[in-house]
Amino acid sequence: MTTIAPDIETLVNRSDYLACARAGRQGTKGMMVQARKRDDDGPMRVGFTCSKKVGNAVARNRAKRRLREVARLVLPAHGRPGWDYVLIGRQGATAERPFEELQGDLIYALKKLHGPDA
RNA sequence: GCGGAGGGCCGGAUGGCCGCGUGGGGGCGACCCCGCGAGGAAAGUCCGGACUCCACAAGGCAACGGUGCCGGGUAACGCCCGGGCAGGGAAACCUGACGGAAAGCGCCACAGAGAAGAAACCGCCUUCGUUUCGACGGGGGUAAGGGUGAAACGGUGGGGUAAGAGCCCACCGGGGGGCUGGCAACAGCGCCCGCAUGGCAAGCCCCACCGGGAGCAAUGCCGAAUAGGGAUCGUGCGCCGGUUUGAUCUUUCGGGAUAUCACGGCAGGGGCGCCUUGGCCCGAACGAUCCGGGUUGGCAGCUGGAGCCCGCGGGCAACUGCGGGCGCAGAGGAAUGGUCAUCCAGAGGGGGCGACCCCUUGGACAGAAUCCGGCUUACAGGCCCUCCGCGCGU
RNA sequence: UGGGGUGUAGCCAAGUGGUAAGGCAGCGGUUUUUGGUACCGUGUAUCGUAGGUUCGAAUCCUACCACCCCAG
Repeated sequence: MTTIAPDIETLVNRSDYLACARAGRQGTKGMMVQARKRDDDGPMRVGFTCSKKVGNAVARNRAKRRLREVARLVLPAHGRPGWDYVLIGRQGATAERPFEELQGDLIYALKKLHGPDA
């Protein structure tokens, strides 16, 4: 699997994705973010996904690559260990939105998901 | 120059910074350095193979599926090349499931008289009878005309006839057989036959040829855990030899025995529809059905292949022989991304007589998943070659 | 990645060469004070798309499109 950054693992199992979907989500213009706080002291984990609605294989892979790049730049500073994050691509926007705004989207979503105690 | 036809190719480029996958090297290590890193369709999964498993091979029969003018190319093909025939186009050229309908069966709705060894509805001709002299009815002849239909049993013209008819003649069409050319499909040229014998085979079918099934999520190895499975049914535990230094038993030591084992042979059982032959497995097992438990790891398969490029030779060509050179993605929920700059095409706007300059915008279809050969489908824009027609100039 | 299947009216669907059944839903009536029920009538189909075979195609053939299912 592709390495995002040191100390960040990638989600592989379907069950982990489903658990995140149940826990909490925050939508933005560029992406949908789901996050879950696990009850252990493991590392930060992150996963990427796109539905077929996004487009053909080229469009889906492109969306996932941009999300991966955003995660690489943002998560080490704004993410927290012991949490799982799932970034979901959106039709059109994930591929077309200016990159800096995409980063802003993720920072905003993380702030919302971590809660007011942060 | 304009319009058209065919074929081939490209499919943004370069560099910086931050990242990703992989191979190699260095370092105790954090890490560092170097190399490589999507396509012409990687796509659809429509054909053909390689490879692996079902243990396998050969032949025949049957079934099922596919292909379908001829010849060649190829590992193979439903692909490609060349040729023939038919259709289209003024031409270059394009298109074609293009074997068989007197082997057989089936179907041809509606309309129509009649739809496949024909058929008199209206007509036409002739004859008999009746007659109100308009015609009506019966018998016979007739497929030229009308009408129906997608299709009506050769066509046109002339002769002929009571009216007609290949009844006769000319031309066209058709069938049969011959000669010549060609490997062949087929073509050309005489001869004979007046010639009833539709259409559909992408209906069944016949003929020729080809084909066993499943698929890299195939398959093999290592490791962990658990189970070291259970139930029911079916078949079946057979025969002969077993040499006497194979084993065992027995003995009067000459030998004897086969209940038993090894071994050998024959039967039996097992697998793909069947059969034959070879061959394999089983023999306390095999097969079938059902129930239950487990599977998230690692490695191999995994990229060097019917490979690509160049030269010479053979061939009209597809393609191929020889020689030389190259090393060209290998992930495993899946690597090629982000950003900036300059240039290259494209679009829009402004300035200038113009070459050109400035600003903005913006990059087709699409992402390897075991690997090859094809087909099909998608594709912004651009480049090159050959050919046809028209126009102009010389 | 590989294998298999299905597309007919708004929905469920029958139809295997000759002008596409049926039911639900809809619409308009009758009955009812009204609604429901019941009864009568009625509309709606590029048969997934494009070619081809045939006189004629939902049906036969070819290519394409969409959707669904199964394999570790």
